[in-house]
Amino acid sequence: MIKCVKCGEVDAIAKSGIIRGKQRFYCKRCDYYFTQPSLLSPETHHHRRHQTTIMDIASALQISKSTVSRALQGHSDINANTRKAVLDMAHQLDYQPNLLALGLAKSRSFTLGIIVPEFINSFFPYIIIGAQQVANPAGYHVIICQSNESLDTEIANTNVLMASRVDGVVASVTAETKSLDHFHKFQRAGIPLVMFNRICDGLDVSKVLVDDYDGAYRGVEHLIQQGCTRIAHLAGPQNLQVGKQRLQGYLDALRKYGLPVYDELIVYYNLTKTSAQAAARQLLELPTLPDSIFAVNDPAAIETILIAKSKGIKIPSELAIVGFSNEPTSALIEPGLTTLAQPLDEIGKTVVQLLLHEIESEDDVLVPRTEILKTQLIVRGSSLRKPLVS
Amino acid sequence: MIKCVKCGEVDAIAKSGIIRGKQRFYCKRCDYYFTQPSLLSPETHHHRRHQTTIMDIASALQISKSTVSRALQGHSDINANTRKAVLDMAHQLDYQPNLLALGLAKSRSFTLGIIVPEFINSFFPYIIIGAQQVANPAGYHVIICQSNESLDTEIANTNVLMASRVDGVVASVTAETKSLDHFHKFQRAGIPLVMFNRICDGLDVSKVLVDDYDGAYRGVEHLIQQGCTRIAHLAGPQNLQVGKQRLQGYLDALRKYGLPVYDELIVYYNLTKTSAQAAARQLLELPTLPDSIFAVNDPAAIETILIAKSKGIKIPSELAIVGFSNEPTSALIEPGLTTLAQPLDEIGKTVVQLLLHEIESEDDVLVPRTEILKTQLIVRGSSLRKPLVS
DNA sequence: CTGTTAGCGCCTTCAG
DNA sequence: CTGAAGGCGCTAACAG
Repeated sequence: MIKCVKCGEVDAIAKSGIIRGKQRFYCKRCDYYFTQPSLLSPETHHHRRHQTTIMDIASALQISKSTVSRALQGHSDINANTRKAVLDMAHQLDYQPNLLALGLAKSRSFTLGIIVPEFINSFFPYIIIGAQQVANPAGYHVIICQSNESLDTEIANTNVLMASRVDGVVASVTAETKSLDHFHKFQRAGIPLVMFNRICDGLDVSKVLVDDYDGAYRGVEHLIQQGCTRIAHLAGPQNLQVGKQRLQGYLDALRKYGLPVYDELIVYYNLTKTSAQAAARQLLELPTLPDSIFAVNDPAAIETILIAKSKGIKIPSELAIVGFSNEPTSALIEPGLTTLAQPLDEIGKTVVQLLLHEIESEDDVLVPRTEILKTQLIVRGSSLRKPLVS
Repeated sequence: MIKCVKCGEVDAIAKSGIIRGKQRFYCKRCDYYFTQPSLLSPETHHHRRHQTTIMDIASALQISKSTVSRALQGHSDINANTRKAVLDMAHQLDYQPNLLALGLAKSRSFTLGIIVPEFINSFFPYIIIGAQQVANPAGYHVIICQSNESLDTEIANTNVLMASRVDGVVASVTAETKSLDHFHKFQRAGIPLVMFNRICDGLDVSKVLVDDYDGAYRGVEHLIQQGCTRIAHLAGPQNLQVGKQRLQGYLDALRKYGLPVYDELIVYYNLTKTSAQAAARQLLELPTLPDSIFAVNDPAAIETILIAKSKGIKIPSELAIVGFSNEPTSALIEPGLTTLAQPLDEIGKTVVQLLLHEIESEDDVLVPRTEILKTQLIVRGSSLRKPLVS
């Protein structure tokens, strides 16, 4: 017994077609169409939304859904008129393919996952933009996951990407990440993975890096050329390659130029702002101040500048500073921060290119590749004690 | 019968381990390793990956997949032992539910879409973080789409979200966006939509905004209290509510305090950096300079500061400046930028709360709600001509 | 060139 | 408490 949803009428009800596999009714008394509320679980019809499917197009055109499917895919074996009719109808009905169904049927989601540790600084956003510029034209969407510098969130993100059945993943880890167990599952499932920028040891995958060692070396060399001799290093976490490589570049530059290495001039921080401030303070409260600081990245260098200024230390005459990454802020602060620019756009593009290569490769055995990109020294006021030698 | 992929040999084939869940073979004749091409669709074996399914768990345990499904969902009608066995096996096999299949079956993706115009400035990232803090605990994932300030990309993003069958969308539009036709499809499909920050007219949806009018008014009032009388406005696009509201707040503050409104002191920009520079230059090259500028946002204010400094104009004595949004950079630049802070985290949380409310509402007719959050005036050096009255 | 059929992984009835 | 069966929307053989 069907009751009108609106007026409660029972007798004047007529059937009126089927929508989404559900019988539709018409109440003659109050002129109202309705579908029978689900008998099975009346309380779960959250939203009665409907997005058009190939079935809608098919029945509108009185053809089979296979034909619609083929027309939509630009299959060659199809009548030009049929195709046109299908495309027109699709447009008219605002058709958008259901990616969930598509992915399920093809066992490919055409989605890439991007895991970054944070996106408050513009470093990773620029990389993501580059990544999208390669992924989108190739027909892939992108799910962006940011881990908030938390290992737990990073692990959760890997699970989300697994569950979303992404076709590939590019990732840069948090400062906390020491083990890469949670990334192994991509490999076990045969999902290609490319790491970039922040990596740690123990994963045999393709990588896109900048030459951190070389950049650090040149940054420190620049300080030496400016006459600095007591050069400190505000170093990054040593579980990350970046941290290690930049420290090594610093050390080698000192050695190369015959400068002593003082342990108290090397302090570490964990990539958080407060930690940067603590580390900077530690350096600037030494009995004998360094005459310059090479910071592992710009945010740390900027905190150092702020603290130095608050202590009345003159930059660059009393303290020269070099950072790493060329954040937009680094050009704004006074004095401008000398730093090593990274080709962010290119990192993003390269990392997705490598990934797509692996995804679309027919080979069973993929040899991981590593791309190393160059950095560029950008000299600004924070380190400029003498005119630049050109 | 296995045939060598390379030479067609049938007899001299040996098994050689399993790669990615697929048997690998070795042809002794031509010394060639290969995996057996998929029998069903030889040309489509893009990747032979396999992620474990409930079926895998079921057959490992010799039970039906329905039981596995129920156990995994924490259904009550299930034997405690069975459940434990299932959960253990799921863990052991690294099971992750297939979100594509789940979404297809339930007609809900448990995914929210976020559309932002850009994420280079930290404004939107902070909002996104707030949004995730509400979405994730509620069991929703988030797809972040950034439109790169391009209308075309924005339209593409709406299509992606439609195709991904997101359960709801929160969006902030680009500076180019004048019509909201591409957002109507969400409404047609019954997908809840909440707009925030950058909105334009013509869409009857829930909104989360800050009190732009009030903020602008107070910013200008502050300048007046500092003794400024010839106050310029570097205004935003007038297709956006923010642009209009902040302009109105500026105008009303002037009127309230009996100051004249000069047309040449109001210039517009389109939210790009170059446009900000052009607008700032226009103001700073007037025959009679303004004594202060209220900029529609911090990036514009910062460009103005840079150009003023390059022209040798003293800030704040010759030119006082007030921005809007409190970007992190605004605290770093010299002098510090006076600005109106927005509660970014709260915006993000509120916008998702409204959205979830609509998604989970049982009502057919939802009355759009508008939440207006307050801004906070942060006074820094760029506007401080007199000691603050406390 | 087109329709039919089976299946992707999961949930959800309906019967035991 | 558990299994069988059907369907979510789409693709891809397989027949005509």
